[in-house]
Amino acid sequence: MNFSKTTEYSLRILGFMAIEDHKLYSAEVLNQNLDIPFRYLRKQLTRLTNDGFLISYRGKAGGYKISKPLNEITLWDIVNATGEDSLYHECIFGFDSCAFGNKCALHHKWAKIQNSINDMLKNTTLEELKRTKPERFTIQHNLMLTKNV
Amino acid sequence: MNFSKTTEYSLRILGFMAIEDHKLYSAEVLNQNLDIPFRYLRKQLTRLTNDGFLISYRGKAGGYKISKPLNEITLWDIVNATGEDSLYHECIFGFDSCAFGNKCALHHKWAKIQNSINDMLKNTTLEELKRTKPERFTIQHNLMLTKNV
DNA sequence: GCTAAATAATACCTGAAGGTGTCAATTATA
DNA sequence: TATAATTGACACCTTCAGGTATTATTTAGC
Ligand code: SF4
Ligand code: SF4
Repeated sequence: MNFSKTTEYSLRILGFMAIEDHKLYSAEVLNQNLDIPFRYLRKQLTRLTNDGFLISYRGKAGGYKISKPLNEITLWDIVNATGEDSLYHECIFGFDSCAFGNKCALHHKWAKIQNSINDMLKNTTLEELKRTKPERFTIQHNLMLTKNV
Repeated sequence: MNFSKTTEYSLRILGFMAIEDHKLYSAEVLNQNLDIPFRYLRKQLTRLTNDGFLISYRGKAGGYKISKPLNEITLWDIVNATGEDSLYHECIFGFDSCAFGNKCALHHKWAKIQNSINDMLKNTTLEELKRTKPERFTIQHNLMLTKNV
Protein backbone atom coordinates (compact mmCIF):
# COMPACT_ATOMS: atom_id res chain seq x y z
CA MET A 1 0.00 0.00 0.00
CA ASN A 2 2.98 2.27 -0.52
CA PHE A 3 4.87 3.29 -3.58
CA SER A 4 8.09 1.33 -3.89
CA LYS A 5 11.16 2.97 -2.46
CA THR A 6 12.44 3.52 -5.94
CA THR A 7 9.27 5.36 -6.89
CA GLU A 8 9.47 7.48 -3.77
CA TYR A 9 13.05 8.31 -4.61
CA SER A 10 12.07 9.31 -8.13
CA LEU A 11 9.36 11.62 -6.90
CA ARG A 12 11.76 13.01 -4.36
CA ILE A 13 14.48 13.72 -6.89
CA LEU A 14 12.24 15.34 -9.46
CA GLY A 15 10.22 17.14 -6.79
CA PHE A 16 13.37 18.67 -5.41
CA MET A 17 14.75 19.65 -8.77
CA ALA A 18 11.42 21.17 -9.76
CA ILE A 19 11.53 23.79 -7.06
CA GLU A 20 14.37 25.52 -8.84
CA ASP A 21 14.18 24.03 -12.27
CA HIS A 22 16.64 24.99 -15.01
CA LYS A 23 19.33 24.71 -12.35
CA LEU A 24 22.03 22.11 -12.88
CA TYR A 25 22.37 19.64 -10.01
CA SER A 26 25.27 17.26 -9.50
CA ALA A 27 24.62 13.87 -7.90
CA GLU A 28 26.77 15.13 -5.03
CA VAL A 29 24.47 18.08 -4.35
CA LEU A 30 21.35 15.96 -4.64
CA ASN A 31 22.86 13.51 -2.22
CA GLN A 32 23.43 16.32 0.28
CA ASN A 33 19.83 17.41 0.07
CA LEU A 34 17.82 14.25 -0.42
CA ASP A 35 18.19 11.23 1.76
CA ILE A 36 19.10 8.58 -0.77
CA PRO A 37 22.17 6.31 -0.71
CA PHE A 38 24.71 7.87 -3.04
CA ARG A 39 25.27 5.05 -5.48
CA TYR A 40 21.64 4.15 -5.69
CA LEU A 41 20.85 7.79 -6.31
CA ARG A 42 23.39 7.76 -9.13
CA LYS A 43 21.73 4.72 -10.61
CA GLN A 44 18.32 6.32 -10.51
CA LEU A 45 19.63 9.54 -12.01
CA THR A 46 20.90 7.74 -15.06
CA ARG A 47 17.62 5.86 -15.28
CA LEU A 48 15.63 9.08 -15.09
CA THR A 49 17.92 10.41 -17.79
CA ASN A 50 17.31 7.42 -20.03
CA ASP A 51 13.60 7.75 -19.38
CA GLY A 52 13.69 11.31 -20.64
CA PHE A 53 12.95 13.21 -17.43
CA LEU A 54 16.47 14.58 -17.08
CA ILE A 55 19.26 15.75 -19.32
CA SER A 56 22.70 14.85 -18.09
CA TYR A 57 25.92 16.72 -18.70
CA ARG A 58 29.07 14.69 -18.27
CA GLY A 59 32.53 15.85 -17.33
CA LYS A 60 33.71 18.49 -14.91
CA ALA A 61 31.00 20.89 -13.79
CA GLY A 62 28.46 18.45 -15.17
CA GLY A 63 25.20 17.37 -13.62
CA TYR A 64 21.52 16.95 -14.34
CA LYS A 65 18.60 19.18 -15.08
CA ILE A 66 14.95 18.68 -15.83
CA SER A 67 14.42 18.14 -19.52
CA LYS A 68 11.00 19.67 -20.14
CA PRO A 69 8.43 22.18 -18.89
CA LEU A 70 7.19 21.24 -15.44
CA ASN A 71 3.57 21.23 -16.51
CA GLU A 72 4.37 18.41 -18.91
CA ILE A 73 5.53 16.08 -16.15
CA THR A 74 2.77 14.40 -14.19
CA LEU A 75 3.24 12.25 -11.13
CA TRP A 76 1.66 9.51 -13.21
CA ASP A 77 4.51 9.70 -15.69
CA ILE A 78 7.07 9.45 -12.93
CA VAL A 79 5.41 6.61 -11.09
CA ASN A 80 4.86 4.56 -14.21
CA ALA A 81 8.38 5.01 -15.50
CA THR A 82 9.68 3.33 -12.36
CA GLY A 83 8.33 0.04 -13.55
CA GLU A 84 5.93 -0.03 -10.63
CA ASP A 85 4.36 -3.30 -11.71
CA SER A 86 0.94 -2.35 -13.03
CA LEU A 87 0.41 -0.06 -10.04
CA TYR A 88 -2.30 -2.18 -8.45
CA HIS A 89 -4.13 -5.42 -8.87
CA GLU A 90 -7.64 -4.91 -10.11
CA CYS A 91 -8.87 -7.44 -7.58
CA ILE A 92 -8.49 -6.53 -3.92
CA PHE A 93 -8.06 -10.24 -3.18
CA GLY A 94 -5.19 -10.36 -5.65
CA PHE A 95 -6.88 -12.84 -7.97
CA ASP A 96 -5.56 -12.81 -11.51
CA SER A 97 -9.04 -12.91 -12.88
CA CYS A 98 -12.30 -12.46 -11.04
CA ALA A 99 -13.38 -15.41 -8.97
CA PHE A 100 -17.05 -14.45 -9.04
CA GLY A 101 -19.70 -14.58 -11.71
CA ASN A 102 -20.91 -11.15 -10.77
CA LYS A 103 -18.74 -8.64 -9.02
CA CYS A 104 -18.49 -8.81 -5.25
CA ALA A 105 -19.15 -5.97 -2.85
CA LEU A 106 -15.54 -5.01 -2.52
CA HIS A 107 -14.91 -4.65 -6.20
CA HIS A 108 -16.48 -1.26 -6.79
CA LYS A 109 -15.16 0.15 -3.54
CA TRP A 110 -11.67 -0.81 -4.50
CA ALA A 111 -12.10 0.40 -8.08
CA LYS A 112 -13.25 3.75 -6.78
CA ILE A 113 -10.07 4.13 -4.81
CA GLN A 114 -7.95 3.09 -7.73
CA ASN A 115 -9.64 5.72 -9.83
CA SER A 116 -9.12 8.44 -7.30
CA ILE A 117 -5.44 7.61 -7.13
CA ASN A 118 -5.13 7.51 -10.89
CA ASP A 119 -6.92 10.82 -11.23
CA MET A 120 -4.75 12.51 -8.69
CA LEU A 121 -1.55 11.18 -10.26
CA LYS A 122 -2.61 12.11 -13.77
CA ASN A 123 -3.82 15.57 -12.85
CA THR A 124 -0.88 16.64 -10.74
CA THR A 125 2.19 18.05 -12.42
CA LEU A 126 5.49 19.17 -10.99
CA GLU A 127 4.42 22.68 -11.88
CA GLU A 128 1.76 22.53 -9.21
CA LEU A 129 4.32 21.47 -6.64
CA LYS A 130 6.55 24.37 -7.57
CA ARG A 131 3.66 26.85 -7.51
CA THR A 132 3.06 26.23 -3.81
CA LYS A 133 6.64 27.36 -3.29
CA PRO A 134 7.52 25.14 -0.39
CA GLU A 135 10.62 26.55 1.26
CA ARG A 136 13.02 23.95 -0.16
CA PHE A 137 13.79 20.53 1.20
CA THR A 138 15.82 20.48 4.37
CA ILE A 139 17.41 17.19 5.29
CA GLN A 140 19.53 16.72 8.37
CA HIS A 141 22.75 15.05 7.39
CA ASN A 142 25.41 13.02 9.08
CA LEU A 143 29.02 13.96 8.62
CA MET A 144 30.43 12.75 5.34
CA LEU A 145 33.69 11.01 6.08
CA THR A 146 34.21 9.28 2.79
CA LYS A 147 34.39 10.81 -0.62
CA ASN A 148 31.47 9.96 -2.83
CA VAL A 149 32.13 8.47 -6.20
CA MET B 1 0.65 0.55 -4.26
CA ASN B 2 -0.68 -2.92 -3.66
CA PHE B 3 -1.35 -4.89 -0.55
CA SER B 4 1.37 -7.42 0.15
CA LYS B 5 0.77 -10.89 -1.16
CA THR B 6 0.30 -12.09 2.39
CA THR B 7 -2.39 -9.48 2.98
CA GLU B 8 -4.15 -10.43 -0.23
CA TYR B 9 -4.04 -14.06 0.83
CA SER B 10 -5.55 -13.19 4.19
CA LEU B 11 -8.39 -11.27 2.62
CA ARG B 12 -8.89 -14.11 0.20
CA ILE B 13 -9.04 -16.77 2.87
CA LEU B 14 -11.40 -14.92 5.17
CA GLY B 15 -13.45 -13.61 2.26
CA PHE B 16 -13.97 -17.13 1.02
CA MET B 17 -14.81 -18.53 4.42
CA ALA B 18 -17.26 -15.70 5.06
CA ILE B 19 -19.54 -16.68 2.22
CA GLU B 20 -20.58 -19.78 4.12
CA ASP B 21 -19.43 -18.98 7.60
CA HIS B 22 -19.90 -21.46 10.46
CA LYS B 23 -18.73 -24.11 8.05
CA LEU B 24 -15.55 -25.95 8.93
CA TYR B 25 -12.86 -25.78 6.24
CA SER B 26 -9.77 -27.94 6.08
CA ALA B 27 -6.58 -26.48 4.64
CA GLU B 28 -7.00 -29.05 1.88
CA VAL B 29 -10.39 -27.68 0.84
CA LEU B 30 -9.21 -24.09 1.03
CA ASN B 31 -6.26 -25.01 -1.13
CA GLN B 32 -8.61 -26.48 -3.73
CA ASN B 33 -10.64 -23.32 -3.88
CA LEU B 34 -8.20 -20.49 -3.36
CA ASP B 35 -5.01 -20.14 -5.32
CA ILE B 36 -2.41 -20.17 -2.55
CA PRO B 37 0.59 -22.50 -2.25
CA PHE B 38 -0.42 -25.22 0.17
CA ARG B 39 2.26 -24.87 2.82
CA TYR B 40 2.15 -21.13 2.80
CA LEU B 41 -1.61 -21.32 3.14
CA ARG B 42 -1.12 -23.58 6.15
CA LYS B 43 1.26 -21.08 7.68
CA GLN B 44 -1.19 -18.24 7.21
CA LEU B 45 -4.04 -20.30 8.61
CA THR B 46 -2.22 -20.86 11.86
CA ARG B 47 -1.31 -17.18 11.96
CA LEU B 48 -4.93 -16.15 11.41
CA THR B 49 -5.80 -18.56 14.19
CA ASN B 50 -3.26 -17.03 16.56
CA ASP B 51 -4.51 -13.58 15.61
CA GLY B 52 -8.02 -14.57 16.64
CA PHE B 53 -9.79 -14.57 13.29
CA LEU B 54 -10.13 -18.33 13.12
CA ILE B 55 -10.68 -21.19 15.50
CA SER B 56 -8.80 -24.34 14.58
CA TYR B 57 -9.79 -27.91 15.31
CA ARG B 58 -6.99 -30.42 15.23
CA GLY B 59 -7.11 -34.11 14.46
CA LYS B 60 -9.15 -36.08 12.01
CA ALA B 61 -12.10 -34.16 10.55
CA GLY B 62 -10.50 -31.01 11.90
CA GLY B 63 -10.24 -27.66 10.18
CA TYR B 64 -10.85 -23.98 10.65
CA LYS B 65 -13.83 -21.73 11.03
CA ILE B 66 -14.37 -18.05 11.52
CA SER B 67 -14.29 -17.19 15.19
CA LYS B 68 -16.71 -14.28 15.47
CA PRO B 69 -19.70 -12.58 13.87
CA LEU B 70 -18.89 -11.34 10.38
CA ASN B 71 -19.93 -7.80 11.18
CA GLU B 72 -17.20 -7.65 13.78
CA ILE B 73 -14.42 -8.29 11.28
CA THR B 74 -13.41 -5.30 9.20
CA LEU B 75 -10.96 -5.35 6.32
CA TRP B 76 -8.93 -2.95 8.43
CA ASP B 77 -8.54 -5.60 11.12
CA ILE B 78 -7.40 -8.15 8.59
CA VAL B 79 -4.97 -5.88 6.79
CA ASN B 80 -3.41 -4.61 9.98
CA ALA B 81 -2.98 -8.04 11.50
CA THR B 82 -0.78 -9.00 8.57
CA GLY B 83 1.94 -6.73 9.84
CA GLU B 84 1.56 -4.55 6.76
CA ASP B 85 4.12 -2.03 7.94
CA SER B 86 2.11 1.04 8.93
CA LEU B 87 0.07 0.75 5.73
CA TYR B 88 1.49 3.87 4.08
CA HIS B 89 4.03 6.57 4.53
CA GLU B 90 2.47 9.86 5.46
CA CYS B 91 4.75 11.61 3.00
CA ILE B 92 4.27 10.78 -0.66
CA PHE B 93 8.01 11.34 -1.14
CA GLY B 94 8.72 8.80 1.54
CA PHE B 95 10.45 11.24 3.87
CA ASP B 96 10.48 10.18 7.48
CA SER B 97 9.54 13.66 8.57
CA CYS B 98 8.38 16.55 6.44
CA ALA B 99 11.10 18.23 4.43
CA PHE B 100 9.20 21.50 4.14
CA GLY B 101 8.45 24.25 6.60
CA ASN B 102 4.87 24.39 5.42
CA LYS B 103 3.13 21.53 3.72
CA CYS B 104 3.64 21.09 0.01
CA ALA B 105 0.92 20.82 -2.61
CA LEU B 106 1.02 17.05 -2.71
CA HIS B 107 0.54 16.57 0.99
CA HIS B 108 -3.19 17.15 1.26
CA LYS B 109 -3.93 15.32 -1.95
CA TRP B 110 -2.11 12.28 -0.67
CA ALA B 111 -3.65 12.57 2.79
CA LYS B 112 -7.09 12.64 1.22
CA ILE B 113 -6.42 9.38 -0.53
CA GLN B 114 -5.04 7.79 2.61
CA ASN B 115 -8.21 8.78 4.43
CA SER B 116 -10.46 7.36 1.77
CA ILE B 117 -8.60 4.07 1.94
CA ASN B 118 -8.71 4.00 5.73
CA ASP B 119 -12.41 4.79 5.73
CA MET B 120 -13.22 2.10 3.26
CA LEU B 121 -11.18 -0.49 5.15
CA LYS B 122 -12.63 0.47 8.50
CA ASN B 123 -16.22 0.62 7.30
CA THR B 124 -16.26 -2.62 5.35
CA THR B 125 -16.93 -5.85 7.19
CA LEU B 126 -17.01 -9.40 5.96
CA GLU B 127 -20.73 -9.29 6.55
CA GLU B 128 -21.10 -6.83 3.69
CA LEU B 129 -19.18 -9.15 1.41
CA LYS B 130 -21.43 -12.03 2.31
CA ARG B 131 -24.59 -9.95 1.87
CA THR B 132 -23.89 -9.44 -1.84
CA LYS B 133 -23.97 -13.22 -2.12
CA PRO B 134 -21.35 -13.64 -4.80
CA GLU B 135 -21.75 -17.09 -6.31
CA ARG B 136 -18.77 -18.62 -4.55
CA PHE B 137 -15.15 -18.50 -5.67
CA THR B 138 -14.30 -20.59 -8.68
CA ILE B 139 -10.63 -21.27 -9.26
CA GLN B 140 -9.34 -23.34 -12.15
CA HIS B 141 -6.97 -25.92 -10.80
CA ASN B 142 -4.18 -28.04 -12.13
CA LEU B 143 -4.17 -31.72 -11.42
CA MET B 144 -2.84 -32.52 -7.99
CA LEU B 145 -0.24 -35.20 -8.38
CA THR B 146 1.29 -35.02 -4.95
CA LYS B 147 -0.43 -35.45 -1.66
CA ASN B 148 -0.60 -32.27 0.37
CA VAL B 149 0.78 -32.31 3.89
C1' DG C 1 47.62 18.10 -23.21
C1' DC C 2 46.98 17.01 -18.09
C1' DT C 3 44.30 16.74 -14.36
C1' DA C 4 40.30 16.76 -11.63
C1' DA C 5 35.47 16.43 -11.39
C1' DA C 6 31.72 14.80 -13.06
C1' DT C 7 28.49 10.86 -15.31
C1' DA C 8 28.08 5.75 -17.55
C1' DA C 9 28.35 0.89 -17.44
C1' DT C 10 28.42 -3.30 -15.39
C1' DA C 11 28.78 -6.70 -12.12
C1' DC C 12 28.18 -8.06 -7.58
C1' DC C 13 26.18 -8.27 -2.56
C1' DT C 14 22.25 -8.49 1.02
C1' DG C 15 17.90 -8.83 3.75
C1' DA C 16 13.50 -9.90 3.96
C1' DA C 17 9.13 -11.58 1.96
C1' DG C 18 7.42 -15.50 0.10
C1' DG C 19 7.62 -20.31 -0.22
C1' DT C 20 9.18 -25.54 1.25
C1' DG C 21 10.29 -29.76 3.89
C1' DT C 22 10.03 -32.56 7.90
C1' DC C 23 8.37 -34.25 11.82
C1' DA C 24 5.47 -33.82 16.10
C1' DA C 25 0.89 -33.48 18.27
C1' DT C 26 -4.05 -34.15 18.20
C1' DT C 27 -8.41 -36.61 17.46
C1' DA C 28 -12.49 -39.21 14.98
C1' DT C 29 -13.59 -43.59 13.82
C1' DA C 30 -13.11 -48.40 13.05
C1' DT D 1 -5.89 -49.20 20.75
C1' DA D 2 -4.39 -48.56 15.88
C1' DT D 3 -4.85 -45.86 11.95
C1' DA D 4 -5.44 -42.06 9.12
C1' DA D 5 -6.51 -37.33 8.73
C1' DT D 6 -5.88 -33.29 10.27
C1' DT D 7 -3.21 -28.91 12.45
C1' DG D 8 1.36 -27.08 14.88
C1' DA D 9 6.25 -26.04 15.12
C1' DC D 10 10.38 -24.89 13.26
C1' DA D 11 14.13 -24.80 10.28
C1' DC D 12 15.47 -24.11 5.77
C1' DC D 13 15.49 -22.43 0.73
C1' DT D 14 14.69 -18.84 -3.11
C1' DT D 15 13.98 -14.62 -5.35
C1' DC D 16 14.47 -9.93 -6.17
C1' DA D 17 14.30 -4.99 -4.81
C1' DG D 18 17.46 -2.24 -2.93
C1' DG D 19 22.08 -1.19 -2.30
C1' DT D 20 27.57 -1.44 -3.35
C1' DA D 21 31.98 -1.66 -5.73
C1' DT D 22 34.86 -0.91 -9.53
C1' DT D 23 36.34 0.75 -13.68
C1' DA D 24 35.53 3.45 -18.00
C1' DT D 25 34.22 7.72 -20.31
C1' DT D 26 33.55 12.64 -20.84
C1' DT D 27 34.82 17.55 -20.37
C1' DA D 28 36.18 22.31 -18.11
C1' DG D 29 39.98 24.72 -16.98
C1' DC D 30 44.81 25.35 -15.96
S1 SF4 E 1 -15.49 -8.91 -7.91
FE1 SF4 E 1 -14.38 -9.38 -6.02
S2 SF4 E 1 -13.31 -11.28 -6.55
FE2 SF4 E 1 -13.98 -10.45 -8.48
S3 SF4 E 1 -12.22 -9.25 -9.20
FE3 SF4 E 1 -13.55 -7.84 -8.05
S4 SF4 E 1 -12.73 -7.89 -6.00
FE4 SF4 E 1 -11.88 -9.66 -7.04
S1 SF4 F 1 4.36 18.44 2.90
FE1 SF4 F 1 5.24 17.37 1.14
S2 SF4 F 1 7.33 16.89 1.83
FE2 SF4 F 1 6.19 17.42 3.68
S3 SF4 F 1 5.47 15.44 4.45
FE3 SF4 F 1 3.85 16.27 3.15
S4 SF4 F 1 4.27 15.37 1.16
FE4 SF4 F 1 6.10 15.11 2.35
